[in-house]
Amino acid sequence: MPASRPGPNLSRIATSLGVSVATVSNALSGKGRVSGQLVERIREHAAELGYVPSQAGRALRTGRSGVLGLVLPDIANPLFPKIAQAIEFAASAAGYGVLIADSRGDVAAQTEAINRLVERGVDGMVVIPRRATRISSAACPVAVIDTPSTPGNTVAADHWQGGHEIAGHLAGLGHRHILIIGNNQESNVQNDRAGGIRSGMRPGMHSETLWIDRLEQENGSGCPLGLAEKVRQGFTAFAALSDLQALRALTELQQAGINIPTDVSVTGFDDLIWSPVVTPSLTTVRMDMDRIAGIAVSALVDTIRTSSIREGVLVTAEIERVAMQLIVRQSSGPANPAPKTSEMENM
Amino acid sequence: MPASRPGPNLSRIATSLGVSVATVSNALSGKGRVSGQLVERIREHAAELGYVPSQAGRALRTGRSGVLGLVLPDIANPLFPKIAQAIEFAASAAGYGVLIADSRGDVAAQTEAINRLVERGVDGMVVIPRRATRISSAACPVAVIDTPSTPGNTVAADHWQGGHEIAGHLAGLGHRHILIIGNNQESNVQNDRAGGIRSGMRPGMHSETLWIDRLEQENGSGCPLGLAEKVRQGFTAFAALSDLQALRALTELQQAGINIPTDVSVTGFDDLIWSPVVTPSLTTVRMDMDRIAGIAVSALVDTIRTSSIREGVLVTAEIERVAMQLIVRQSSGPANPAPKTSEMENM
DNA sequence: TCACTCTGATTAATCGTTTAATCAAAGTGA
DNA sequence: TCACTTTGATTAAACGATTAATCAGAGTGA
Repeated sequence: MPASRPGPNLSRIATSLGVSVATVSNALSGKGRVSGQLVERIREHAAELGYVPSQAGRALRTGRSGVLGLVLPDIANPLFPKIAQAIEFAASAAGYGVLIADSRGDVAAQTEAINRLVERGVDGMVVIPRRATRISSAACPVAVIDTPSTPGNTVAADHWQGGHEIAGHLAGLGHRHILIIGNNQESNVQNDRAGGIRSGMRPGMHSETLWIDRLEQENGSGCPLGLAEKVRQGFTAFAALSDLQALRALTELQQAGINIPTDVSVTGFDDLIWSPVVTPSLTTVRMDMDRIAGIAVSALVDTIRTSSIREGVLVTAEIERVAMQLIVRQSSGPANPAPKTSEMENM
Repeated sequence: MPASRPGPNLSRIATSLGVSVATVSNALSGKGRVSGQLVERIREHAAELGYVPSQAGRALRTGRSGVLGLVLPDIANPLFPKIAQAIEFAASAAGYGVLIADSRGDVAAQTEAINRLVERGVDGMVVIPRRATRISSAACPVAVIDTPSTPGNTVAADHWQGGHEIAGHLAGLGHRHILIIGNNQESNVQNDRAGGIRSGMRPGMHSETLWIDRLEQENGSGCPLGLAEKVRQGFTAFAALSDLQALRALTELQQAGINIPTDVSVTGFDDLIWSPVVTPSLTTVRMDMDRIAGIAVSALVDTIRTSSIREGVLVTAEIERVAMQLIVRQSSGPANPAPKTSEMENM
């Protein structure tokens, strides 16, 4: 006994109006040849009955599920809420649902998550890849959101340019010695951000990069970063490659009695939820996730519509990099003209 | 021209083995009467061909989509990654996919998001309601994760008990004047947490509650909370109702030159991603999201399996509250015996 | 009047799976 | 041997939507 859905279906509407199901289908989809008058009557009656097309029936017939997959291999990423929200919004506007798949960390699990989505019959998927993993083409179109320098990337924030903005901002405030604080050297995103910062530095400026995960491998997770020492060495600006690391730097410096922004400046990336409300509020650079998601989803949907067969394609979009926007808040200020010591003056 | 899926289907397996599709279906599902020998042969051949059942076909026939909806009316919630991860994991283990729906904030959008999910044919859904909204029963079973005191709640962390733990911890450290910092007085969760803290205080202790959104309505979003003044008034412990507010308090106090934990203590709720890495690391209380999600999903799935009709039921679970766990870190310490002033000594 | 096109509808097949109903053959007990 | 159950398989009918193919009738031009 097939469980009958509660709502009306095409044939109920059809018999109720004395026409055939095909006509009803055509009228509602606007595809076949139906007189305007009848279209009107059918539409009205369908609305009256609260007709909702069965996704299952449609999917079975058309081979399209109307669902996109969203793969977030690093779901603990604090950017996740924004990403998921933006993707869901864009997909929903295009008439698609969003099925999520998380692969807790490792790469094998990422592949497995992708397979789960394919088995559920998604028409395409958006993947935010973990670090430098390659997407072995799945059995459906795939849009990748990573960073423009990654091969196969569909669309992403211009992390490099974001770094450039940060560097320009700090240079303009008179900072000469910048400590870049990143988490993971394998990350394409973080590398681009760091590269952008370095490329934006003016002559006479100097930078050094601190990778946290390397430090933690030696000293244990959550270890101090030794930033007070860096201040003594003459660094006046700490440019973190994510707001999470910026926050870590900010609190460590504050705890050491170093005032921000009068003694040193701290900047981040991403404009995460806490950035506006910490004291001092965080100068950072924001990506236009709505725009990125919009581009990714519409490129994906276009590909789905045109590629008649269900094949594994890497989707490309016309715009593949979206500018990041500098948000100046209180954590950055003029470089302190009298650094506590000046070990670097001769560099 | 119906787009034929790439993979093999039941009938391909059937003809290839010279049996009927029904037999193949029975063999794979273990339902009908098929000889053990044939079952073995069919299973082998199916695996060999890489057979993946069509969700669409199955959904159409059974009326079940094998998909659960996840409604997060407040998707910007920093807890979201953990929740989504846990729900997806539990659902996936039970053979279900997870379709997300976000309703950016307002309540009408929440209803709309729920409808979207129903239209997509979800078999049931998990709702983390926004504040005090009631779930007008949808056309499918609904599990609610909020707080045990909310009517209709399926399962949730025992926020009250979590507050109790915090209060006990602070009392043990000798704190007598506690400032509770919450965001929104309408939130059932925050109210329970605050109630738990108050109920856990020992005789002679005193608390006051600061609601941030009320303060921000007057002074603008992101305004200072005036915590230095509170320290002067004699408060030695700041118990935030979420790590986000704890972080806000922590940085504001640090910026004012108040040392944590030697001068005052700060505690939070939720153990969010930054809590272990800020300086000082945050004492907080953690909810067992995996357990909660597991209970919610299995209760939901049970209800789906038993309720033959697609009806709107509020799911109940045997265990409806899951204990929270106190995580003691560096942001809490013994009460400073010599508060800067002592306006409260006569309270 | 005939051949032809155009319009507005219907018929019927199909997507892939599940499952109730049926059936043939074999086994069982009297 | 006959009636009856059990076993192991098949048949066929759904589920709900889409769409190619068909068809009746009206209009049209020669």
